[in-house]
Amino acid sequence: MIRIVRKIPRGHVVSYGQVALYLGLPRAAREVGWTLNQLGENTLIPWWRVVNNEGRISIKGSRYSADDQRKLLRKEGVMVGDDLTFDIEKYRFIPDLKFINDLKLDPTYLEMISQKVPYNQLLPKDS
DNA sequence: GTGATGACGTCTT
DNA sequence: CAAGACGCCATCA
Repeated sequence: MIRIVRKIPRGHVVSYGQVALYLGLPRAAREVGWTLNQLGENTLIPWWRVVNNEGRISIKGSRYSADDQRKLLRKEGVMVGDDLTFDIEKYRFIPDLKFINDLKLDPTYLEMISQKVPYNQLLPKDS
């Protein structure tokens, strides 16, 4: 789980559900959030690049505020509006083949989730 | 062991 | 389109 979040390139975001998908647990979005909450001050993990699936910053009960997260995202070029929302499809991290292969997931499952979140053969744009 | 809770998502009204 | 139900799974009381 941590492994996945750490691979999100600068300037890109993923949804909680998306991370859950890559974990092989399609509906375990809550678990992702819970785990991130336990990270605490471990800044090695780019937790701020994880948002909900509607392009809205959703952060409750954490030591960090939604404002902190917005600040971090903006610093990376993600234009988050005052209402804490933004166009997630514009910034969504689309994994490459290597990323997908490293997940070692069942091919049938991959087929299934690729319809939801496609993956590129090219490396994701990392600026 | 049982029930409640949470940085969520999806499907159904 | 909005609101609610249900699913998820790791903790915790």
